[in-house]
Amino acid sequence: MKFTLEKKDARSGARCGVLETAHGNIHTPIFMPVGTVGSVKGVYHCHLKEDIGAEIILGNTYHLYLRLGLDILRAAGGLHKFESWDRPILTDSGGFQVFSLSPIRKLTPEGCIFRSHIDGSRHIFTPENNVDTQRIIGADIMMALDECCPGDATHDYARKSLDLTKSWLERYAAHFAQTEPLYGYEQSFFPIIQGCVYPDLRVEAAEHALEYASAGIAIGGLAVGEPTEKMYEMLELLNPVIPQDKARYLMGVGTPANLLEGIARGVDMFDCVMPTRNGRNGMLFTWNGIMNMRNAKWENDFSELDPCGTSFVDHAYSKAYLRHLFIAGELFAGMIASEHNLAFYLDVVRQARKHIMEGDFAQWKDETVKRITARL
RNA sequence: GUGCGAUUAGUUCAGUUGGUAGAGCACCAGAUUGUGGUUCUGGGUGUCGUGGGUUCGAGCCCCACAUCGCACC
Repeated sequence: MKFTLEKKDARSGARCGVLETAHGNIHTPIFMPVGTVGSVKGVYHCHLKEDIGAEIILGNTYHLYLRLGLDILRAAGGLHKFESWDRPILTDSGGFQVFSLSPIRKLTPEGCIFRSHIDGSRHIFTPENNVDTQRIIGADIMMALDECCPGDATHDYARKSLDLTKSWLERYAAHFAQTEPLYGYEQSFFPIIQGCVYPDLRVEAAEHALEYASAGIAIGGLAVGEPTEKMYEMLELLNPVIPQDKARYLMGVGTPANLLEGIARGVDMFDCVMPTRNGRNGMLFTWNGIMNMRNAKWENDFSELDPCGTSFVDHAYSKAYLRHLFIAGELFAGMIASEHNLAFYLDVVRQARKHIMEGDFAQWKDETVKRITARL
């Protein structure tokens, strides 16, 4: 796997690049739709490719391990074949899910002991078995096992948490080097920079993680309760620390405005449940602002969903129709909203790429952030 | 026709010894950041079937009427 920087913006940290994988090239900056359990909820794979323009999607180790199981994944020949997706897949390690979902968890030097949120059964993720599991899934990009430190943690807690993440990373990298891909194509892994909102810890974490980074590196533990300004500060701090030849992945972020601000601070890759989860609950992101489709004001608005939208749903259906579907509790509502939001997110990063290439990204970004954060 | 029961928010219902009304759902808003097809927060939207009566005061007690349900002729 190889990352090539194509262009760097003169007035901001924004960059364009190409990440070459066994399942095709990824043009950065990029947004990666989240497909936790082997599907981007409510969206056909052919729509992801042709209508939305997704170049890579996510899977989740925690959910696939608990819900599907390793035997079936292995028998299926890996996640690509199982879910019929021939472009790249990135899998999260499950460290975040243990932090956000498991009712009981215990972090030990050995690994992370947790109970399933589904049936309460006990499990352990170690760096070693986490590598093995992501090998079985067959992700193009595997994520290191880390502890996602809460945004409001004390320096003392963050210090200890980082030490654990660092030791897990060392073992993860060692085991990765000793194992082979199972399905005949290259897999790569990204280490994760933690350190909460503390500059000294973030820099230390970055320097340590860089020792294990090949094509790319991830920034984790942000957008987990800390103020957005703190997140931007951390990105500004890390931007000069990470070499230009590494792809930078900001995990779990965010709103369309977060994407543009992240790109301006040197981030190349994003993923977030927001376009799909919030979409399923009626929120639409557009170039003209944010709409809550459940609002009564759309009841008699028969104009097309989004005049500026790139998806077919934007022109096939009206605002009043989508509101009706949401109020009626129709599955189709979530499908249309997810399709629209993902198409918009991918359009945002495509437009960002275009403006970086053309050299006017910084100005365009400032104007655009104002526009897309309006409430309609 | 007679007897009994019911009638309170959009809906299903609660409402104490009489002190001008509450809950669930729905509805109206807001939140949601490495997805549990969610979850959380806020908002009561009312001619208490109608008309009289008793009372300082009636959703509640009394009378009549209306409508619905059940039972019996």
